[in-house]
Amino acid sequence: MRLSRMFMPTRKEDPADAEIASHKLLIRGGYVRQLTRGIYTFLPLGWKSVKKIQRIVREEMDAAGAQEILMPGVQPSELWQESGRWDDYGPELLRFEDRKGGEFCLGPTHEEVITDLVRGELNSYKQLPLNLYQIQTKFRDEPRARFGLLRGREFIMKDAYSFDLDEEGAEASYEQMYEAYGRICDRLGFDWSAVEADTGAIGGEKSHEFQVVTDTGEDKLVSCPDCGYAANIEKAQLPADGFEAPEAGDLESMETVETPGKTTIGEVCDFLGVEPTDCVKTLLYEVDDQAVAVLVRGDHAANDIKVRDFLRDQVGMEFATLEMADDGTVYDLTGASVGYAGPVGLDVPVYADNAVREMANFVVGANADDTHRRNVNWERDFDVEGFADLREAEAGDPCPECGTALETSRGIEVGHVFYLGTKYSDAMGASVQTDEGVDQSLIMGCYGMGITRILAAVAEQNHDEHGLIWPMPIAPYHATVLPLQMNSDEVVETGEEIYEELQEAGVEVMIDDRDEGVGAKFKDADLIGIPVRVAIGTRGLEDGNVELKLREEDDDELVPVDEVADRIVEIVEERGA
RNA sequence: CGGGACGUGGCGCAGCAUGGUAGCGCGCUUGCUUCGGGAGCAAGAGGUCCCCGGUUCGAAUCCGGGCGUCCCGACCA
Repeated sequence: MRLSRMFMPTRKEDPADAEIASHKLLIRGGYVRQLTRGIYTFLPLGWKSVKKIQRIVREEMDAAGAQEILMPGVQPSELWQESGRWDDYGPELLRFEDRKGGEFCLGPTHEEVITDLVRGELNSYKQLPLNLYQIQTKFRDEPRARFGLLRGREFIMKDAYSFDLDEEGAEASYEQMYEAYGRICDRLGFDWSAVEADTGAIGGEKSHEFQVVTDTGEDKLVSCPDCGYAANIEKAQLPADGFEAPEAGDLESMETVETPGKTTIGEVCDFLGVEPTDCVKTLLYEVDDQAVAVLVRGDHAANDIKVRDFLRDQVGMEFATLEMADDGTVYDLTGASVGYAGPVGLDVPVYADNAVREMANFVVGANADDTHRRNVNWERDFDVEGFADLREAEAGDPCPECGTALETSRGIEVGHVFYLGTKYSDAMGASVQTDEGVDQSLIMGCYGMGITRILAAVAEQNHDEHGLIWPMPIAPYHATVLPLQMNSDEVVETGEEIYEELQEAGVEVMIDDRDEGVGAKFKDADLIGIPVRVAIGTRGLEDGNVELKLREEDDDELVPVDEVADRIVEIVEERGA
């Protein structure tokens, strides 16, 4: 490709809207442009890389026995009514009507469509197992799109769906996808980790996320350096046993203290001269139209997902939404502003994290403005309906598998595999006959991978202060040829020769034949991050040399003109283009 | 949805407090020069100052109401 003809609008300055490196560089490098919030156009360079990501994903999916199809982006509400998600999915599902008043949505995921498809076409166990996938544009009306391609509203996703007759088969399908995802992450050059995860709106029985490890990731992860346990912090369990209730004799008498304007744990601790570990936070949740209180130690954070699961599975509550109570509700419940809630005398069910079980003589809010209580003790001063693991894991907590201190990191979720079970097949009546002639619901798995998010994740993990540094397999071009002085016939001709030679050798190559200064050419080459660069200048040509440089390395190398193409072919092959 | 910021040529910004008919850098066009890390000189083109309404002789600037984008949080995969 000739840069003189290429649509590659690079920018010298960072865009005002971008915050993180991948977003800034993909815009500056002319890879993408934003159309509106969370919706992007892919320019030639960006689209080339996206297609390369797709190719890798296709190869691994095909190799794992999955078959590619393409489902519609627009889906009728009837299917979503059947699965129950028309009501459950919430405002993230973009709904609209057609001219006849029929209700539709833009597909955020395709469980309903695929289940509808297979229930009509699969009749016999002999047709199983089956795994179908597609690479498709999804739309989720995210409440907060951000970070460029990392959290868009419209994005390209690969989603696969497996159908099996029994659990062993479904486990095997899950395992195959899990392995394939690992291979994809390896080929993309990621530093990655597969972690246990919550299943969220997709539902199902178990799931793993494939996380690209980077400080700018949105997800918090915990991992065990010893046994390899790794989980999203939303999911990370903590040991449930070993919490000793305090001795009755150690309890001191409760007192009320003035704490004017002290609404946070930090402020209360400074004011009263106590530690956060001596305090208990009282968190009020609205569960549909009921309220519950959750207690956690002052230095701990509640894990809303654990709270949700606990209330559903252990307490047996049924509800659609669980959220933190707003300021007004807190006032109605406690008679005080936010910051002074406490369990003593509170007229809502109180649940507590396990860590609270072994606390004694702690500090809580007094349900009155500017007031706290000290030397409060559970059971004596208020009732706890139940203790459970309700808090977020943090660094240093014991690994649930082996007890070693956990470490924390951050990640970008690029893939998620779910063992769905029969959630959708039961709801939508997708079954086959077994060899005994009885109907059996299909056991499903679904497997998502964010293609366009991967582009951003690779950029996030591979850049420096000058620009992007693509791994060879997804670089839009393998090599770029820079004739440095366009007024030198020898430079231009040598550049053209090398360019042609590389093209003939099958290298995807660009030539910067623009009438630009040498500085502009180098800067753009660094910015767009092409792995191999060959610079042709009058200086090197005096000795018959050109300069070969890898984007990921600091130094260049003088190479004789007639050897450089072979060298580049070699480099490109080595790096798995 | 709660909190905050911003909206001015293609891009990045100044101007707004104290109203007087829009400016800078980059980019773009033309010419000449230049040619090893975003070249120099000269001459140009390009703007509904987000939108609607109000105040005023006069609004980018003041007031009211919208819309949009970004950030933090909530939410979500």
